[in-house]
Amino acid sequence: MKLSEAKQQFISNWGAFGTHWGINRTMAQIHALLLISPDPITQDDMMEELNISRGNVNMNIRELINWGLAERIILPGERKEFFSAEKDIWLVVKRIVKERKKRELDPMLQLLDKLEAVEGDKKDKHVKTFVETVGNIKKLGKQADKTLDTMIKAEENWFISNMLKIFK
Amino acid sequence: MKLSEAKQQFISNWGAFGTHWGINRTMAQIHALLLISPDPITQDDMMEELNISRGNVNMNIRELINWGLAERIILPGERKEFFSAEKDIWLVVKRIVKERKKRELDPMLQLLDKLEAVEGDKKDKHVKTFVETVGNIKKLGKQADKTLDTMIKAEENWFISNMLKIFK
DNA sequence: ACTATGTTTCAGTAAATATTGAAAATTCGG
DNA sequence: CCGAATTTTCAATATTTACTGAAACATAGT
Repeated sequence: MKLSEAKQQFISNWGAFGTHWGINRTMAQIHALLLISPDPITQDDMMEELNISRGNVNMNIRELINWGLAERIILPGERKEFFSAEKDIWLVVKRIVKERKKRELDPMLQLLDKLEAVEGDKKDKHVKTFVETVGNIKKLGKQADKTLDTMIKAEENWFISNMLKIFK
Repeated sequence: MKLSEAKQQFISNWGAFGTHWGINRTMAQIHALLLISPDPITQDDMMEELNISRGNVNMNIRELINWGLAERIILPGERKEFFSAEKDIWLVVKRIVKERKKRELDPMLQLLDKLEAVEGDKKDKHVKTFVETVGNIKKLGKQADKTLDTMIKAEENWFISNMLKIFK
């Protein structure tokens, strides 16, 4: 396979992959493009490679920066801005996990805390099932929360060697 | 908080949560409703509780069954079909992980294998960066794959005690 | 402080996704 | 095997989400 074709496939699949993970297609495609670009590139480069508008590039690159997955680079003597992505995949994963935990898991756990305190007769099976369900989800959620927290702080080697230890 | 209000909040938030995870809002809401229902319920119950159409209920309940998260229950002497959800949250998580791994991670790893074999001079920095990036993603992906496989087979107690061991 | 170059914003539009509702299909009891 | 009850399908529609393009804004060089 030629590089140009491989690039196309990588970008397009990374985009589709992203959509399953709450990241929009274009944002994921820009990210893919940055990942495989040896040097920083401009917004115009992205427009051309991905056939998308200037506004679209601009909005999505901003979002990538918010997520900590890309950075703006000013090259001396260059008028245009350049962009590059974090290439260390482990770091990328950690940043995504951190961001999504903050946006999704943490608020959910807060809500569950509130809901568990529902008033009513615990003998009533509707109340009982509700409280049990919420409690069980919370228990697992809390565990996931701790696990992710530690993972976010972890070194890659540390992570892999520990996982191998358990999951032989 | 009253049970009715708590139910509403749980359902609505579980729905919003689902949308971040590639599950559509209604499917997640039906799932939430089933989770907190002590006894199996009918499609009509769902239509009423969630204010959605018969067709919508039907399509989404089918999808839940595909995912292994709900089951159809025939009660003797009842004309209508009833439905209930798996209440063991750990099992629910494992089923979701299994399904998404099959749908997303496995195909991605297959693709990366193909892409890593791109032809071209490895001295060319474009080729070099591409191969390295793909290789790094593959490496982490393979590790995740193994980890998830083991998790899918794991007992909850086994999982939690192991996690606690590592992530004190 | 003017102008050319580059960036950002956002209202309007397009595309993708989810939902409805009614017709068709299926199932069950008699 | 008939008819009522129930479930399923799917074309039409509504809703949500993403994208465009042009105008407004910013910046740097002279």
